[in-house]
Amino acid sequence: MSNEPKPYKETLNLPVTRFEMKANLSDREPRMQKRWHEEGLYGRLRAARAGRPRRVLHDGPPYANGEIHMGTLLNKVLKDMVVRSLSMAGFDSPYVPGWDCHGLPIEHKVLKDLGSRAASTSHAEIRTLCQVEALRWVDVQREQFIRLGVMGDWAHPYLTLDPRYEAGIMDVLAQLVESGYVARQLKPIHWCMSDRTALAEAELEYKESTTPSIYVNFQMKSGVPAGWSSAGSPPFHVMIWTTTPWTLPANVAVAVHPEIVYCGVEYVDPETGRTMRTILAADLVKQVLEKGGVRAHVELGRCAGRALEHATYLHPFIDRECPIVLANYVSVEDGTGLVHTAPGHGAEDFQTGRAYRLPVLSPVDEAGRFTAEAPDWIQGLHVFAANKPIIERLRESGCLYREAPLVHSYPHCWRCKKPVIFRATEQWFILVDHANLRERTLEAIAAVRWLPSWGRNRIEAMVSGRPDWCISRQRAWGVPIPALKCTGCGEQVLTAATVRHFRDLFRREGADAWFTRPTDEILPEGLRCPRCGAGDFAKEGDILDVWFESGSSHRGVLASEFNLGYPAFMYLEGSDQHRGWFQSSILTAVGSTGRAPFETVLTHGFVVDDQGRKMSKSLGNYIPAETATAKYGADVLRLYVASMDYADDIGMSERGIKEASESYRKIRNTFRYILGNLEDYRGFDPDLVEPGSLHEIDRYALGRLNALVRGARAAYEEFEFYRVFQRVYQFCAVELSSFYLDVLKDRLYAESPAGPDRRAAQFVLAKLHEQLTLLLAPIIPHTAEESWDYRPEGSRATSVHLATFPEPEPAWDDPECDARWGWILEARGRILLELESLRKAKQIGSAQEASVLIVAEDADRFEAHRGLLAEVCNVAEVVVEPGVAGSGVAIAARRSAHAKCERCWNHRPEVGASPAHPTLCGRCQRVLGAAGALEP
RNA sequence: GGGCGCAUAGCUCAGUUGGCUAGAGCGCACCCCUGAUAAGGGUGAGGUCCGAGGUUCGAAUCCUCGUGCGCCCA
Repeated sequence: MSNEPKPYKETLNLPVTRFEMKANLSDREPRMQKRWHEEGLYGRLRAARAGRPRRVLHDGPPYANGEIHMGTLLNKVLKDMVVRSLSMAGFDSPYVPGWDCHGLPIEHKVLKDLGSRAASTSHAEIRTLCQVEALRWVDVQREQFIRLGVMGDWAHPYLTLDPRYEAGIMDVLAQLVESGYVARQLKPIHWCMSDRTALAEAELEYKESTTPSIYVNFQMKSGVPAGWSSAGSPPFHVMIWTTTPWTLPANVAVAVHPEIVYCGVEYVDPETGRTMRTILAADLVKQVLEKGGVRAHVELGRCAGRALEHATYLHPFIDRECPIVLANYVSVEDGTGLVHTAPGHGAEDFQTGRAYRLPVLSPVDEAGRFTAEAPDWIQGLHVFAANKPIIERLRESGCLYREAPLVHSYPHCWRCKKPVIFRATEQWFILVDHANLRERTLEAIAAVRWLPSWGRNRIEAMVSGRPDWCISRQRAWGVPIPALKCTGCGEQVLTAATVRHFRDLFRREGADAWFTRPTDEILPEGLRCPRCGAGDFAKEGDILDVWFESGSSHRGVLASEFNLGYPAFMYLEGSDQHRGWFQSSILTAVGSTGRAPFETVLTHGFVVDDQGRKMSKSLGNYIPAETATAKYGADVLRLYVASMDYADDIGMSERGIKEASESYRKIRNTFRYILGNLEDYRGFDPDLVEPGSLHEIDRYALGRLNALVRGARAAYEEFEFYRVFQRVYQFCAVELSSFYLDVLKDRLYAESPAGPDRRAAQFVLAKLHEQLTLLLAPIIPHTAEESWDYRPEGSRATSVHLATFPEPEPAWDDPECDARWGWILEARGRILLELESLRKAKQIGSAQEASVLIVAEDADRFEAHRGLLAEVCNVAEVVVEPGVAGSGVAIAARRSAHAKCERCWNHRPEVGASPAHPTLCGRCQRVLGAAGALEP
């Protein structure tokens, strides 16, 4: 035997694994995704879950326009975590992603690209360009979603431009028509008189423009508040203000605010010299009278606007008695506090008109000229040219109080740059109150589970208050409303039968057929006008509101083509969709099937920055999703998303992502360490580990794992991923890294490689590895799969994503053990404090150099577990002495007097006792002796 | 302006039906280890529970009114 120091390090079982510390996700994840694709993982999961209870999350289609952003990422990742966790809970949970492909933004983009050629391009050509544009973005977004690790049937998504989907829309429309929900009504829309076309809000450009601004007195007919006037006094008026005198022929009401205080005043008109009595908002009396040059006035009374409801006045130049109505949008910002109301020429006016069942007048043709419905003295005049004669007429009749030009923001056509008007046109509506659709929808809402629960209040309020749904749009890029106009009598023909006829046509040829095929080729055979009996028709040009399209997905996707089942288990979108998709879906579903298309609706908040402000490029707090994914990796972003309670808005920032990266590294390192100690456990039969060989701390760890599994599964059931994250992460950091794994080092490194003590530890490590990997698989699927590849048991061919969540092992529950650990951990905490002060005093470095003395009145308890206490504190030894009664527990620590074992670094009394191996402790001599390593 | 929400350490979250000195992890600071090493361990400092009233013996928690932020309307 030589005197050379023994290379004892070589005899330790130090961790070894190829599971790398460096994640390098930007490289590793795409390779993993490629592998999943090649292995057909999604299809294999479908096969594996075939026959299991089905829970379908139905994808709300994102708009196929532009790159995905953090909001899209949040939404898709949450959906993926839901779907994956359902699958791992044993459900058959297919995921068919979809895209919303029609609509104005794409059409707008195409028209802009066409520039001046747009006007000479046919609808059919525009539609082709739109389709190319939409499909291009579908491809881009699909790649980005796949890059995020979202699992689904990416080869067969649903597209709203798919003929089968279009047929589904028509099917829903046919049923709604059949039940009488669909009707034609007048509605004011933005109209360009130069291009003779309807414009959407997005097609307006607001520019400064000069218009007339007039104050007009309408003479009251009835309803002047009691006591304001007496016999023989001049008649009362109501004074309104408008910048569009040309809309006065369509005036049918004056709106006041129910809460605003109004004032009856008498003044002398400086121009006519007449004594006038009129009503104004009290707050505006001074201002308005000053503008008109009135020096003095007398107040005749005051009342709230509410008191004026149902009073009437006479139209200034048409034989018409009109009511005063209430509206909450009336303000005292400007004007008089009384608002001229023409439902045919304004959006708010239209709403008010609906509430009071006022007629919608719009005596203006496509070119902006007054029609025969207008007074004869303005017929044929362009509306703007009619301002002057109207003002003159008012002046002559003494109704005009004041006139002045006004410069203000006014909408103009984005194409021809000319000012636009509101003009009432016939549109298609879903009548929300027909056949109690509103009430039945509210009943259906009550039967749905809304998460969070306030979602129900939100959508209930919206459905309760919503007006009829205008489903027609005067655009090119969408699914046509297959209405036929009788060329004989002008009747619009849209029946369940004709819609179903076109449904079948669209299914065969796509909705393009409506635009490309001559009318007579696609007409239903033998169609006659139900009104005049003629057989000659023209196709109408309106398309459906895209909300109707996406809102019909329950038919085209759930109930038919994709065989997913109706209704869906869950819809999951941002909380803006209470007004959008959730509502359009439930309205069309209740109208056509009588029930909600979803059982549960889960909503998430919006992505904001770390100060709670909305994320926008202009604020400079915008984080591009694609860049972030490339830089940090999908699993890091997914972990980030999972760490936050999505019910509220979620704040994202570069710093936040970095913190998520730290969390990710901790988890990854925990896996790496565990795997490093399992390398030689691979292929070992865990059944060979006798339960009795498990140490006390092993049983404790298994109990903690059980608790984790229960907690995490419960959190998954509630879709509370942040609770999963909190539990799993803190388990890794606290229970494992800083405690169990740290304590285990001595046994793992220094005991015999295949001895029962080390095997017992490895048994626990393997369980920890397996169950942690499973619990994290829905959140960080790439890393979980990578980890799964290294698991000691089983075949590598099986993906973790085909597996199910672990079940708690009842055998691992041990209340007695838990109770014991309560005081052991408490004592450990106190011992660690003592060690820290020793360390501060430069007495020790590592805990292994310390010896602990416990003086306790109930010394037996500590004496019985002093070995365990030494183990969990990683100290040289724990000595227990009985204390006097009432002294409690006193703990002291000092530097151990024992020598350090050169192999395991523990300080033990027997080190040096063996002349043959003076630097080894007894345990290490035993271990090395058994291995034959101590033979000369 | 209206409806629906949210607000607890720097960050992410706990905190039963009101009841110990408001907790955890991360981060941070300091220390230790160098056999998880671009790792690991320990200790510690951080809070006007958004604000102001109110109810109560007692309020992060219940009520009222505000402030800020978000979504949806107007």
